[in-house]
Amino acid sequence: MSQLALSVDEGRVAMQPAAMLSGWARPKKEIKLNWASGLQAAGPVRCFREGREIYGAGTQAEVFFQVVSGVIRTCKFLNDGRRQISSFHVAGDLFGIEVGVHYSLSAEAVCECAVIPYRRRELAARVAHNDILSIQVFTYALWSMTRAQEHSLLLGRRSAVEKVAGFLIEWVECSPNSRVISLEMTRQDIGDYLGLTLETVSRTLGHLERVCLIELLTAREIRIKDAAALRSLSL
Amino acid sequence: MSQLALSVDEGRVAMQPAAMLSGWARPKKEIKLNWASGLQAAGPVRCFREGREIYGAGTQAEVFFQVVSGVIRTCKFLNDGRRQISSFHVAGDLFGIEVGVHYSLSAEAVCECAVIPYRRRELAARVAHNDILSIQVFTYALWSMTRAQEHSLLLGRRSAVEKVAGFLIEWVECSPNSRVISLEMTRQDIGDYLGLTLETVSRTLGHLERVCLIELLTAREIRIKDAAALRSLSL
DNA sequence: CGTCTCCTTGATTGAAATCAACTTAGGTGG
DNA sequence: CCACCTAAGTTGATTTCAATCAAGGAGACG
Repeated sequence: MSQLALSVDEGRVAMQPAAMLSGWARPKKEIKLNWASGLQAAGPVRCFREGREIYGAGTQAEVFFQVVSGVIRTCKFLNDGRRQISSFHVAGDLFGIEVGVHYSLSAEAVCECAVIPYRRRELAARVAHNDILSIQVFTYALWSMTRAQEHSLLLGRRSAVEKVAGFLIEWVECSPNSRVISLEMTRQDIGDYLGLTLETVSRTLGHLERVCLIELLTAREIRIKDAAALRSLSL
Repeated sequence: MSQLALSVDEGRVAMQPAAMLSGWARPKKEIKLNWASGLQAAGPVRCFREGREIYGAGTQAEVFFQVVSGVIRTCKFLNDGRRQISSFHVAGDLFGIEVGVHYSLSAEAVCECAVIPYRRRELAARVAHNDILSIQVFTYALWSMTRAQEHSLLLGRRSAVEKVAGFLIEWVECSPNSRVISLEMTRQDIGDYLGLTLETVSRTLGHLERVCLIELLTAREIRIKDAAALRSLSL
């Protein structure tokens, strides 16, 4: 599992700090796995079964994590049970880095997954010591912020079709195969991410299939038939 | 205008970097003004009239800004004119810090306002030099990320009443007077921030007034009559 | 005093939520 | 291996909340 990190191009991490902050190094799939490199893991890789909680919102945020494999969702609940998924995290992503003492979101395993824990205090010390790591994590924080803003645009001003198209495009981009994407999450998860009900997600996927933009191989396997059209829907 | 910064308790900025990252120093109004302290301004304070664009999405992001006075909105447009306001920025807030080469949002003056420009390259250099500044800006980025996530929850899973109540509570918190808040923005702005139409915002405010939670002194001056009830609506 | 922008209010429409079956796919154990 | 069970997904009918369309009203400013 942790060999995964070794397959990544190590060269990339050598880029100049100033260059990264100046924007020449927008985080990409290839460098994601290096974001916590050089940091001492706070323990062995931890594995979680589908549906298990990794941490709960409001608990002490003493460690943060990097995904090795699988998919994690970070989400929040309203007291009547409504849920909003803030983001899905895949191999290489960091999650659980907080500004406050407590986690502001809960994290749960969407499917079988493995994560590496890191101590927040160690990160704090390293950031105070001017090394490449601080730039990487800072870049990551800014990148997450940009993503959160884009997600707001999606949630606030788009129709169901546009939301679902946007979701698919997002997954095409982090999928090894650009023709067929396999979703690890349920319709409910997708709905809670997009601010829709599971029925609407299902209907909308059906609609996109009928107009020949996608093909549902199985419920969780989707073939992208017209990426350009999807992209223009998602704007 | 820039005297504003002097009224802030300078002691706060002396806190230990590690302490901030560990979450004991969640950014508050009182320390906001120090976030860019120690950085050399890239020029004189710039003033903008109501409605003026400070920068446009997609242009080169060579400087970022700190608000001295007034209110700024950062927003994005869809090609059919729909707009999503990502956030409003008030005195002390930083905006325009980007991970990419270009601004991902546009920034516009909601009302007459003054901002200080800073060079992004200087920030990059300073972050690479381990000083207090990097911790402050890093903390700011994480804080913005948390806010963006909370905004997503608002946009995705709440009714019109809950959205408007949440908006009011947000402004009570950054208002000098906790009983009466004065809004600098139009109903359209509020709608674009909450993912509602201006008519719905107006109707919802009318509704909140009818149930005695608020009182509309003028269209832009709102007296909060029952903050607790509003807060419980906004959850 | 007229004009413009912002705000409010009303009537109607429409997209997505809700409620409700029904189907499919996986997993378990007889 | 098949029957059963359950969770996930699809599809249909109906309702609801907010959008849209439309008309007036209030304030600011020359």
